[in-house]
Amino acid sequence: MSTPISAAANSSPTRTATCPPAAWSRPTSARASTTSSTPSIATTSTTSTACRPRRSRRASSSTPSRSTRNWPARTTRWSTRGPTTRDAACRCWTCSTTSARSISRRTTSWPPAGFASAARPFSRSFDNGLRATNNIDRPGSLRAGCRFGKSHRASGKGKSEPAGHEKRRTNRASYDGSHAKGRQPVMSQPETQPNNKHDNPSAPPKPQGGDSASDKSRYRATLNLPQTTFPMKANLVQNEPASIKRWQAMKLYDALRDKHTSNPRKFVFHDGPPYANGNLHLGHLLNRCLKDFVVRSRSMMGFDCAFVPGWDCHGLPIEHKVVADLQEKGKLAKLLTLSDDQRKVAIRRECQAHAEKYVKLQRAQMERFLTIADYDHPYLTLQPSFEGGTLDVLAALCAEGLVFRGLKPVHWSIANETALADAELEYMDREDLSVYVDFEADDAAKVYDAFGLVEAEDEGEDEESHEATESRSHEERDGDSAASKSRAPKPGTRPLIRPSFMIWTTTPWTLPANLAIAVNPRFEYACVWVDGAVSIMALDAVQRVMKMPKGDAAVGEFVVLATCAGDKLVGLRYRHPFVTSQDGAQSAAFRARQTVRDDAPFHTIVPAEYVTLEDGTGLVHTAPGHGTEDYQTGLATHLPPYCPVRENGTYDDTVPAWLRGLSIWKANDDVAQHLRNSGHLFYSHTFTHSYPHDWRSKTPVIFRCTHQWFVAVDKPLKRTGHSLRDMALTQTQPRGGADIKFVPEWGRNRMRGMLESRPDWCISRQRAWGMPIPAFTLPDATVFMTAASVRAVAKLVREKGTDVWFTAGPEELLKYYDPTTDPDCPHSVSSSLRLSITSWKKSPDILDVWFESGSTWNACMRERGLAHKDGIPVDLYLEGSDQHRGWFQSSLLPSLGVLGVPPFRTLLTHGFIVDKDGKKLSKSRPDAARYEVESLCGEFGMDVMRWWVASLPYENDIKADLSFFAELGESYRKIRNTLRFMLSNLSDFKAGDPALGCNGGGLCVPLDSIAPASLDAWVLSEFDKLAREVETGYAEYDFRGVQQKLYDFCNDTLSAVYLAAVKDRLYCDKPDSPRRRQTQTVLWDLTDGLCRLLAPVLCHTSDEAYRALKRVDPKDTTVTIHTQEFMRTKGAPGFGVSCDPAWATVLRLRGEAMVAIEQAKKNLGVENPLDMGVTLPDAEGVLAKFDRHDLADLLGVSRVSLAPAGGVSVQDLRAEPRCERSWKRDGTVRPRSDGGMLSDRDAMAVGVA
RNA sequence: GGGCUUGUAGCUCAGUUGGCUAGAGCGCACCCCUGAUAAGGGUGAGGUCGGCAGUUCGAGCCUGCCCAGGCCCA
Repeated sequence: MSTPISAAANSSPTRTATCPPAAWSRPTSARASTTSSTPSIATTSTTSTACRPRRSRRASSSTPSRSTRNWPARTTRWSTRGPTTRDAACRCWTCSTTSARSISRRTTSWPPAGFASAARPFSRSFDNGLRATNNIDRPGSLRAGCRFGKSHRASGKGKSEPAGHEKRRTNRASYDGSHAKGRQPVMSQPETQPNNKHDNPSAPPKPQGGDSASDKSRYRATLNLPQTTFPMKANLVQNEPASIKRWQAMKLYDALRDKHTSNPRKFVFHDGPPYANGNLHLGHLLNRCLKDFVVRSRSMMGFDCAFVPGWDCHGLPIEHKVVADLQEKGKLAKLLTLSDDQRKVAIRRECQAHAEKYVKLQRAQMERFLTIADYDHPYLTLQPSFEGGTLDVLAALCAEGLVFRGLKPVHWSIANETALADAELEYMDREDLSVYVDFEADDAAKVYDAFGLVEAEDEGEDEESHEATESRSHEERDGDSAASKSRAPKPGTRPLIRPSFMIWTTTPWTLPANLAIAVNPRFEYACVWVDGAVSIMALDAVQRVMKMPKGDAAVGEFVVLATCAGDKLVGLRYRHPFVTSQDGAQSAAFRARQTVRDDAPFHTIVPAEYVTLEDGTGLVHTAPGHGTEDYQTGLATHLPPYCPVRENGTYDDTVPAWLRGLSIWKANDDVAQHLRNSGHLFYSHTFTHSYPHDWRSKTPVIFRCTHQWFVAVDKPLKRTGHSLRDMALTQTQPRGGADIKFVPEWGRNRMRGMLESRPDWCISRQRAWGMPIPAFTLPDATVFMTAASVRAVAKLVREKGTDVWFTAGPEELLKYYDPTTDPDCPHSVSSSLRLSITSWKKSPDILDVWFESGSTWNACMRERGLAHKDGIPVDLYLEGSDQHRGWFQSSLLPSLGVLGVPPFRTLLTHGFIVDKDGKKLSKSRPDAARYEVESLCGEFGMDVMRWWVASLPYENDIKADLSFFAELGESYRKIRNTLRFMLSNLSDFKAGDPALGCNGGGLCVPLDSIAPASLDAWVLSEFDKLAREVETGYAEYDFRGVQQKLYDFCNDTLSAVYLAAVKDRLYCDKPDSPRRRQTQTVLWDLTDGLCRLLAPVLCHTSDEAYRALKRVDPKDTTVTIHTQEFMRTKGAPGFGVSCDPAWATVLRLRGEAMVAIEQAKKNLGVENPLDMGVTLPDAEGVLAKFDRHDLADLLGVSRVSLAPAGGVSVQDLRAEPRCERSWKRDGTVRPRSDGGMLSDRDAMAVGVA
C-alpha cells in the first residue's frame, strides 16, 4: 500500500508552497508518480482573460491518446444505467407525487440485498461521501476486497488504485445509515479511519484552535444563519393550481389591461386559433408557452400587450366526427329524411356543441400551462360577430374583383351527388379495366425528327413502305395483313408509318376528356417498331409493355429505333382516337360555358414532373377535369378543366354521340371496345386495385370538376393594379414593402417559395359545418354575389349568426341589400330583384376554414379595436413552421387584398416536437401516456416544463424526452435554491417603503454609497449586464439566450461566486454591521430584480419568491410580480451601479487561484481552503484598493496578501489558530474573555473582549 | 421527386465575415464543505464538427455528391 503523506514534512507552520521541499515527494506512494511531475503550484496563468468568474473547463494541452480516451467514455455509459435514474431523483423535487416514488426506490430497490453499502448512482443529493463508482455501479463487477478498500485518507489518498475500486467507504457513508445498517456484506471491513480529517496522520501537528465538531458548534447560536419560509421543495403540482386561482381571484389579465389603459406603447400580438377538437399535446404546450413568454415579457417591458385566445371551430374534422357519432347512434338515417337546410341545421347544432366542449377543455389546459390571456373573452370562429367580420373580408375581396367561380376536380360521390373530402374516403379493392391506347401523332415527321431518325437509304423497300406515312393499327398487324409481314427498319432509320404515343389508363371512361399527354422531360423515351406499327413510350417501359400478353397473340417482334429525352417530345401534337374538334373541350357547347384560351394546347405533349416509370408507358393520359395532377398540368398549360360528366355520373352532350347520356361505369367497356374496333387499343385487361369509395354509400367515387369559388392570386386588384401574388412577393422581400421580419430568417425564403408556386385559392367547400358563402343562383342559372350583397348578409349574420342562412329565405337574407346603390349589381338583377328574389337559390357552399382563420386580423383584432389603427394591424404572429403554407399565407393574402399591407410585422415560427432520436413523436410508443400534457404537468410541474421550453432552440425540430424534462428539473432547482438562499439571508432585513425616500424607513443602504471595488458593486454591475441582455433577449424572442443567461447568473455569478463569498459576512458579522446591511440591501435588490427577469418564464416560482421577499400573507391576493415591470434605473435596465474596471483582473486571478488551491490540496495536503492563505500578484498595483477580506472571501480562503510580482501562491495556515466561530485563520485569532478562540471580527460580533 | 431545414463531447446546444489549440450547461471522474444540507463549492477527463470529394495559405463554416432526420408540397 502506499505510504501516507509524511507528517514530518510539515515543519513550517506557515509554509509557502512555491517551492516544495524535496522531502514532500512521496516516492513510495503510487500517487507520487502522478504528482512528481506536477509543476510548482505557484502558477501564473496567462491564458484566461475572462472578466467574470467562469467555471469553464480549460482544454488540456496534453490530450490523451484516443485509445485511452475510450475507456472512461464507455464506463460513463454504464454508470448511468443503474436501476435508479436521475429523473427519479429529480422528480421528487418538483412535485410531491413523485418524490415518494424516488425515495422508495432509493430505499427499497437499490442497492439490492447483499450490496447494502454499494453506492448508488442516484442524485447528487445523496452523493456526499457515498457515490457510485463505475464498477460498483455494476453489481456483477463487484469484487471482494476492492469494494471496501481502505479510505483514501489511510491509504495515502488512494490515488494508486484504479478509479472505481477504492474510495468512499469512509465514515461519511453514514450519511445514509439506512443503507449500511444491518446489511454489511461479509467482505466489508470495519471502518477504522479517524472521523476528523484534521486528525489525518498526514496532516501537520494538530494546530491551535478548536477543530472538533463540538468546538465548531459552540458559537452556532450566535450566528445569523439562514431562515426562510420559502421551501426548497417546490411542490409545483400542488402549488401551481393555487397560483392560478390567486391570479384568477385578482383578475390578473384585467388588472394588466387596466394598468395600461392610457399606455400608448402597444404591442399587438395575435393568437393563431388552434382547432377545437381533441386534447392539447406537447406541440401545443410549446406553442402556448412561447406565446406566454412574449405576452409576459412585453408587459414587463412596459408595453400594453393584450392577448385574446382564439379557436378554429368550423371544418370537416368536427363535422366528420359528429356525423360518424350520429351514424353510430343510428340518428343519421332520420336526418337524411329532412330537407337539406333542416339537416344541415341539425348537424351544425351538434358540431357547435362539440366545438364548444373542446374550447372549454383546451382553455382549462392552457390555463394549466400558466399562460395569461383573455380567457373569458376568446374569439371563436363560430361567433356571429366573428362571422360578420369574416364576411366583410370576403366582401372587400369581391370589391377588388378577386373572387370568382371556376372549375376544379374534387372527389365526387355519384350515389350522393356530393363532393367529398379526403377524410370521407374509404379505400377498397375494385376491379377495373386497364387499357394501353395508341394516340396517333399528328405530324409523323416532327416525331421522327425529335428522335433524330433519318430516311432509309435502301431504295429496295417494299412498295407499301413508300406509301404515305399512315397509321398501322395493332389490330391490323395481328391478322394476316400485309403490314404484319413488313420488315423492321434498321435502328436509326425512319419508318414510313405514322407513329403513336402509347398511354396507359385504368379509367377508360376519362378518355373522352383527354386533352393532353404528359411526359417527364428528364426521362429517356423510345421510338419502338412493334410488329409493323410504331409506338412511343419511355425506354424503361419498353420491356415491360412488350411482355403484355396481347390476347392470343403476343408481340412478335419489336425494335427500338431510337431514343430521345422527354423534353424533345414536348409540344408535339397527336390525334384523339375518337374525339373530334367538334366534340369535347373544343366544342361550341363547352366553350359557351367555359372560357377557353385560343392558345390552349389541345392534344399536345406537355411536360410534368410527376410522371413516373413504375407503371404504364411513361406517357400519361391527361384529363384536367378528372384528376388533381391533371388539373395542375391544365393550369400550367392553359388547358381548361374539361369535365363532360354530369352530377349523376352520366356524360353530357359535349362527348361523341355514342357516349352521350351513358353512365361512366358502363362507358368503360364501350370505350375499350370502340378503341379496339378502331385499332387504337394495344392491350387491355381487368385487374383489381385499391380505389377510393364514399364512406357513407360505399360506392366508388370519381374525380369530377365542379364549380368552386376562388380568390385569384394573379389578377390585378382594382385598387392597386397589382396581383396578390405580386404584392405578397414584394412585401416579403428583404427590406421590401412592409419589411416583414422573419424569425428565423429562412422562413422568408420558405414562404416566398410557396407564394411563387401557389395556385388560385379555392375557398369553397361542400359541407354543412362552416360559414356559408352568401351567393345565390338566379333563375337563369347565373350566380349572384357582389361586395355589397355580401356586406348586407354580413350585417344580418352579426345579428343572427350564420344559421340564418339555412333558416331564412333569400328575401330575408338580403333585407339589408339595396341594389340601387350597388355599382356591381347587374341591371337585369337590380330591375327585377324584388320580383324574382323568391325564386333565387341559396349557394350550398361554405367557406374554406382557412379563409376564416385568415381573416382573424380583421374579425378579431380590428373588430375589437386591438389592432394598430394605421398600417400593419398586428406586430407578431407566432406559430409552427407548417403555417408558412397555412395561417400565415391565408392571413397575408386577404390582408393584402383588403388593406394593401400584410397583417403582421414579424413572423415567428417554431419547429415540431420529435423524439430523442429525431423521429416523429409516435402515439404508439409504449410510454406515450407520459407525454400527454396533463401527465407532464403532473409529473414535472409546469414551471419546469416552461423552463424546458425556454431552453429550446425552437427554430428547428425540438427533441423531447422525459429525461430532458428531468434535466431541466435539476436546472430549475438550482434557480430555486439560489432564490431560497438569498431569501433566507433576508429574514432580519427590512427594505422599507420606497415612497418614504432614501431607505424608506428600512435597513437599505443607498446603492450609490457602495464602493466600486466592493463585491456588492461587482455583483450589481453583473446584474445590470444580465438585465440588459435578458431584456434584449426577450425583445428578440431569444428565450434560449435568456434562459441560459439567467441560469448562468444564478449558478455562476451568484451561487458559485457572490453568495459563496458573502456567506461569511452574512453569518458571522454583527447583524447590523454596515457591511452586512449593505450586502443584504444588494441581496434584496437582486432577488427583486431577478424575480422580475424570471417572471415571464417561471411565472409561478418567481411570484412565489417575490411574495416571500415582500412577506406577503398567503391569503393576500393583491400582490403579484406579474403586474410589475423589469427593474430600471434612469431608464436603463438594472440598478445603475458600475464596478471598478480592475474587477476583470481580480476575476482572472480568481480563476488562477482556484487552480492553485486545487494544486495545493494535492501538494500540501491541505484540504480545506479555509486552512489556506493566498498571495496574489499585483504587478500593476490595481488590487490595493480591494478589501483583503473581499478578496479572501472571493477565493474562499482565510487570508489574501498581495505581492508585486510572481504568480499566485498558496500558503498552508494550519499551524495558525482557527476562529471557533468563523473557522477562519485570519491572523487575528486569539483566546477571548469567554475562553473561546475568536478572530477580532467574531469577538466583536459576539461581544467579548 | 421538389422547396425550406437539421446533423458539432455520453446528452442538450453555442460557434459572428473562412483565422480554432472547436466552447457552454448537464452528465461523468476526482476532491472539498457539512453553518444553503434531499443543499453548496473546486478541479478535471471527454470531439474523425454525419460521410466522401473539391475550393483555399487555411474549412465546423464555402462548393458538389452521398447518408440519416423534420416541415410543407408533389
